[in-house]
Amino acid sequence: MVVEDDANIGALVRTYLERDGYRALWVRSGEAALTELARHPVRLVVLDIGLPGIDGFEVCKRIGGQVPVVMLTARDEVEDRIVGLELGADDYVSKPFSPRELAARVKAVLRRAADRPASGDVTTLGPVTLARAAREVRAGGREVELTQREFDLLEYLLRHAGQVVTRDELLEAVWGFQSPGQTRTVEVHVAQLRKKLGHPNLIRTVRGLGYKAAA
Amino acid sequence: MVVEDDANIGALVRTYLERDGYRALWVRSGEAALTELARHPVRLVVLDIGLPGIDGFEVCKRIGGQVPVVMLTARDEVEDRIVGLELGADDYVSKPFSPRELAARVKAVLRRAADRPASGDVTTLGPVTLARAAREVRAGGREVELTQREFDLLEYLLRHAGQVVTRDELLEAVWGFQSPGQTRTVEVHVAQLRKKLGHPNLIRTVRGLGYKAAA
DNA sequence: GGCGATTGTCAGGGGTTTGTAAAGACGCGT
DNA sequence: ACGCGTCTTTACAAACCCCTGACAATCGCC
Repeated sequence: MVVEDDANIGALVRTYLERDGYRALWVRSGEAALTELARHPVRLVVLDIGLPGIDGFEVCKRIGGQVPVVMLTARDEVEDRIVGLELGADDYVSKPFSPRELAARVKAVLRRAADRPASGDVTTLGPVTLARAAREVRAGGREVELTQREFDLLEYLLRHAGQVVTRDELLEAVWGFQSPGQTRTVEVHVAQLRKKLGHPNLIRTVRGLGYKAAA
Repeated sequence: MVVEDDANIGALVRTYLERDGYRALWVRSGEAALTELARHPVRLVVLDIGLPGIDGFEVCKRIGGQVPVVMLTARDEVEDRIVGLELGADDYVSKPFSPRELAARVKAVLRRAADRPASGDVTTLGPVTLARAAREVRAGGREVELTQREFDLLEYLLRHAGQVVTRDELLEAVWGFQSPGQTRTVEVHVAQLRKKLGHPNLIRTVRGLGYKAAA
């Protein structure tokens, strides 16, 4: 994925990456990057720092090391580089840059990434990342402690991200209930999740139906 | 051990190594490096060349291949690299570098070093090191005496570090039980391990499921 | 704006899960 | 058979989570 607001540079980078046999998805804003990341399996992000709205640093932070990042910046300042690397970037290219150098670095980072232990079954939606095997959840980069019910509930919601999920469906899937008994349990747990994740908008209530997870 | 006079870089490197589960000792001069090497058991040295006083080359020479060395230099000169490798360095990273690349190289060098005759297969997680062949465990530098069950249990947990391991899984893998019988054996042994290792947080309990080893 | 239905919020009791200490069971070598 | 160390069981205490039920807030609709 290439995140770059300048059309010339974006197209150039995409062209060169595709010439090397990669499939490149080009988005023009940080918001779009986060949305598409949740939607598509992305192996690497080429990330411009100077973006309108959510800037590259913020995007990098939200990615939280889940996907390798190659930073791209107009300035050749050490400060930027250090901040970027601290936020989890894997490599760094200063504008003006040679597209071939960029392609080479992308290749190198992907090769290195292949050595890393496979990051098991991980689901990401917006700022939230859920790792099943480790039973860990991070929101906006920081780890969040969830109880069993909370975790199962979040997993179900993320698995059906973008779709409306009814209370009865949740009761059956997460709680194992058969009868759609009258209980406020679901609401209580959803509220708890919203509070712990710190992004209340992530789980939206669809009045009269249930809930929907969306970035 | 990280030998680096620049505070920013030193802290950065240490942070990334610790994130990978290593314990990092950071010293700022060649003299300190040699002193500390004699005092602590060090598995690997990340060594800056440009040091005041005794420089990196000299330190490398004094180490004499006893401990693996990853060189770190501001310059990207072939000359330095050759000299460094001739002096016994195992790998080489040029500044500016990605800390994650450095961490990856450290890991690779340690893996290679593990293949060398002297050391058996060793697993490390945070402050704890487990040597299978020798059946030895050290925590925070000092050796810990474990019984058979305790050792097997710890080995299984470390082998699955970062993942949640259920009680039944442990009963089957470590005890050879088939039936998920009602027994508090696992808890008792986990408690014993926690006490002996002295780092209660290393084995975390995941309520309703089991345990997870994490640094 | 007002009304009814739906959803959010809060705090506490109850029940389950886990920690811990101590005693019993077992195996092993002498 | 005895002593010793290890493993397992038992019993109890502590921690924790989950649900409940009442009440407040909000929404949709008229």
